[in-house]
Amino acid sequence: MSLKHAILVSLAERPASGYELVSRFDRSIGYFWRASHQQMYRELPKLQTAGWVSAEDVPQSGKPDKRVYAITDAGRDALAKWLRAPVGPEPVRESLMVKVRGAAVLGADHVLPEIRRHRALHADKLALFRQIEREQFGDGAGDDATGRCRYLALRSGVLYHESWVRWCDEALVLLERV
Amino acid sequence: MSLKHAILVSLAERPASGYELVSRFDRSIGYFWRASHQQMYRELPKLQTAGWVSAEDVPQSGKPDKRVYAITDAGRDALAKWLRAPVGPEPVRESLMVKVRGAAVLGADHVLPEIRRHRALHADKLALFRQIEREQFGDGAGDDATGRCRYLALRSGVLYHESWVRWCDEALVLLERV
DNA sequence: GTTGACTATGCAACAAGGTGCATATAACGT
DNA sequence: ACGTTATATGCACCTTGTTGCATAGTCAAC
Repeated sequence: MSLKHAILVSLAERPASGYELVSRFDRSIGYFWRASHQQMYRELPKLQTAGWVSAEDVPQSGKPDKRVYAITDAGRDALAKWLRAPVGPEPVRESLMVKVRGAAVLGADHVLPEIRRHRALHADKLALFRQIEREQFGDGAGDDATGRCRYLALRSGVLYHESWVRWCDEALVLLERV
Repeated sequence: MSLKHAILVSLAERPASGYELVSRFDRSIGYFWRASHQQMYRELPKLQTAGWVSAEDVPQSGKPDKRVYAITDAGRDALAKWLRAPVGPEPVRESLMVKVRGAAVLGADHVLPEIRRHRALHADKLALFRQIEREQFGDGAGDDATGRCRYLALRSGVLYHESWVRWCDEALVLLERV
């Protein structure tokens, strides 16, 4: 599983406490891999036991103390190994498509509202991503590795939501008049 | 969860034994929802307890006997209710993107082979789907609900793999010369 | 001084999914 | 007789993910 590896990637970028990792997973990296704080706090001790991360208690003033984790050399090795390991594409799992198939039996009107809802959700995300693309990458992907990877992440989001919006449009045309 | 509902959809199309359901999940409907035979045989008694399916033992000659499940009226009601229930898009979970982000730290050369591998996999699937599209839907989606839903399923596959192939191409251009 | 928001960390129970193992009937080829 | 393949059904264990609950420090506002 790759929650472990997603955490390693984030810690390789910069050491962090569990709380901070959760907030990162709520934003940037969370677009590709979700994690609740309960999962996070369960996983970090396991990574420490495996020797992939080290932990240090850091007293704070004005806030509760925190435990900061950092990736170890062994962790970096494990991460590099995982990067090269062949992992199949994530198995597709689309409940909306199951619903469409159900609609073939029970009647298309059951799912039309759902398709419209999904179209709206994807269109919103798409607009947001395109705006970020214009604002931050209007003049290209940039030269440094980090910038390019951020750009590619954004592009994957754009392409993903684009194809969903298009599919919803095709589906609505085909199913609205049956 | 929607394994239950995916099974209901399949049984609404036609009654089947666990074994037959597994083979359906290995082909058509399995493109949207995967299920192992262990999952299937665990789930079917639960559906029966819930009153959503009925079971009948059918003796066979030339093969082991089988237990055939059929959807009940209560099951059809539950399915119709689920079709209308708002369900969010599946949360994105892309280990390849996590790898790309890792590559920003550890070096792009670690993931280039992976991206090429994924491109090949998606391109193969895409070619297959496009061929089916030409052969079976060359003259349009058809008039009946079932045909249109099959066409839409196919279209989602085409759009999905198309956008992946495109992303891989963009990624290779950006990452190959760093 | 109490309430709410933010920071910070965790446990327990349960649901879902994956892996490995186990069993049995029956046809077919060799 | 013997192994192979297809049909047919299941258990046990483990990992992963979700949900609900619990605790505690600090600050600002009221």
